[in-house]
Amino acid sequence: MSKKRATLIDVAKLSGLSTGTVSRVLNGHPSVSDEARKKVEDAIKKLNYVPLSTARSLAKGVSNVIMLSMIEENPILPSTWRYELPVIQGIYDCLRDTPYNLQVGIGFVEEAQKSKFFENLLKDKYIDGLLILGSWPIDHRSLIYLEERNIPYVLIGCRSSVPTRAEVNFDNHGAVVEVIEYLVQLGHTKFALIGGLKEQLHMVDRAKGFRDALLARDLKVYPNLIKFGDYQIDSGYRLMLELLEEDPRPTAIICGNDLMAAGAIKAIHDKGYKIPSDFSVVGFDDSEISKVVDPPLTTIKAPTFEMGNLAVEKLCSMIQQKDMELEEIAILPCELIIRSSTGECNQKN
Amino acid sequence: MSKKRATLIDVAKLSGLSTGTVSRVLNGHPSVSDEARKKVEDAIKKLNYVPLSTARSLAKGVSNVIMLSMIEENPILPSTWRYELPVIQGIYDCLRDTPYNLQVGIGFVEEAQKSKFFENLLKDKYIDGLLILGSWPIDHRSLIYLEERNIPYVLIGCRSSVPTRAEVNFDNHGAVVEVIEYLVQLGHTKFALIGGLKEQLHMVDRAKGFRDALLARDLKVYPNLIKFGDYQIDSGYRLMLELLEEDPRPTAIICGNDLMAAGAIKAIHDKGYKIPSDFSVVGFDDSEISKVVDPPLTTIKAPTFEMGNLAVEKLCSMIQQKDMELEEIAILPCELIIRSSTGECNQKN
DNA sequence: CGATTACATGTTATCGGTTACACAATATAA
DNA sequence: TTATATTGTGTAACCGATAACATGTAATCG
Repeated sequence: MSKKRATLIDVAKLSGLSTGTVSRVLNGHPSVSDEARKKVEDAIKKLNYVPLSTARSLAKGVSNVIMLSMIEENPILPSTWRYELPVIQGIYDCLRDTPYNLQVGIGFVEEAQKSKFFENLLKDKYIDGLLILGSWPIDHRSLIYLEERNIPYVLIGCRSSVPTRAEVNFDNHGAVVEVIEYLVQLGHTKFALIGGLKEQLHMVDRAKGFRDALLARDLKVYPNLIKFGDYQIDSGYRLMLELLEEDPRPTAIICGNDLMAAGAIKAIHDKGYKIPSDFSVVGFDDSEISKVVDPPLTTIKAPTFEMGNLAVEKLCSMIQQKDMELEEIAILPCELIIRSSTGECNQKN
Repeated sequence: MSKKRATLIDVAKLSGLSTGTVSRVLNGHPSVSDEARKKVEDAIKKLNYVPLSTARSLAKGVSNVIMLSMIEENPILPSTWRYELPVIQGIYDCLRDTPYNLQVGIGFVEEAQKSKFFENLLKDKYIDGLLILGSWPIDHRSLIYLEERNIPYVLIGCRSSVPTRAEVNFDNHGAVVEVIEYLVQLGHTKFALIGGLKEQLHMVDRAKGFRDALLARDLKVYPNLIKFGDYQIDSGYRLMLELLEEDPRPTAIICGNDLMAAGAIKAIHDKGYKIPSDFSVVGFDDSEISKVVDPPLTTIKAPTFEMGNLAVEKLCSMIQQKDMELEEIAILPCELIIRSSTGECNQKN
């Protein structure tokens, strides 16, 4: 029943021209007469002809496919992929202007930390380049596989134990430094960190930024005020309760994401304190949550869309000039969004 | 510099066998001696050989690609793609067990409502099947293009003006009926709807469910208590303020998503009322927001992951048996998640 | 033991395009 | 005018696999 699809040969026959000419029309080659072009286009329309991309790929020696590999946490947490989505939109936004198709592969964190990750992921796939989107360390032996096969790739939001060709990330470290700077201006001196998953790369960098910023200001880093949870609201709540019992008691709390900040705020309110008069709280992500909590959350917004854009740009130029040597690492700045959960420090020293 | 990739012929030469035998090994054909198989496998390993999928596709006459086309709202709202993400996870979860690769294409709502949508989206693409994920009507002329080309497709969360081959959706209508049932048990009789975008399909169905449920209970439908916004917190806030001025004043408010519910709650609190003693509020999505607001939100959870799974299953069976006639529409039930934003109606009639 | 089968393997046409090359017709230069 | 580019088109080799078919060898049978 399903009538066979028309081939280029059918078009050639119907138009009375050769396959070469038809192909030239298809590829916008200049040396084709208007007359011939017209005939071919008519035949194409008449036959409903669409070129077969696999045949074209084979002949041209390119796949025109870029693969996006996403690293998923397992079990899936509600917070999974909050930050990844706008990155994808940025990727596709940039890809629209290229001949590349986007193929998606999803792997789990545990796999990504083993050596055969990309070998397995790319089985039976023919791609021109690879975007690697995740928040966890990538096994460098997996990357060797890509190097051997000369597959250009760009890491987004993650890195490996060894330096890689190209990375795009947002500035976790700088973002925390900036927010502490801001809070110091408001008179705060005792800072706490309610982190997310401790090993996750973004968190590692932010914890480092936290320490560095305090040290740079000659402020004390209290180890008992640095705690890690799991990005869920409950752990934010629980850790904040713990912090309220610590000595010294912090006046400014920086959280791993908006959800944990929401938990922290809840804990503070439950204990009868006020925000921001008693405590300043900062989130991360600028998610919708930041507008929902009371008071609205001061938070940090990562340039996710731009990251996606930039990653594609880089990858495309790597594909073009295969022998690109330079290791380029782009770290995009975040934006501090000030709302009402932060304010002057009212606690006298 | 980039050493050429090995081909099947290289493998054949190195192993001292013919291309036919190598191909048989690659495809797990039974009639290959263990000895030959071993030789081939060694050669493959030695050469780092990976078959070229485009060549394979061409020879086999299949693409092994399934395309997921997502419909994006423009301009991009913060709420865009909240519901789509777990669907994708469900899709991929199912796709892991198949030979299909997932390719993604993103279009905008306005495009999807024009006739050449899929023609443009599929330009230069060779796919075995198509998943269409969106919340807006699809132009049926676009679908004709798919029928003509005999491309199996499944609609997820959307539909066209004419019936289609296969659809997967969640039960918007039933979910609202269920929640009204529940609220009626609690003594409520005056219901309001704070809807999202009025033309969006999910919203259309829920608005219908709202009316149907009330009529079925012989309750009055007050047109002035049915309002539509844009899924953002501000519109939830504003519409709730309006509702507080209406006559009659509702006691139970059903919102288009959790974010609008959060806005509504804010408005209620700002006017000095209490939840759930004065008003019951229901959200939709079971997003993280529902746990963040105070009080925690009673809300409706759609079976998104399952939808993705089911859609792939359907599509695969359509691809297998090309001539599948049946128009199957699967409507999966939602789950009512009761938290503290709903309670007994305290207003005497 | 010769005939029949079953199995392992080699050979080659084929999938649907692209493109280097050849060649003719026309345009430009000398 | 003849020589030289320029332009448009056809021909066929080629991209890297698959699979139908042919062939040769060993196992099974009456």
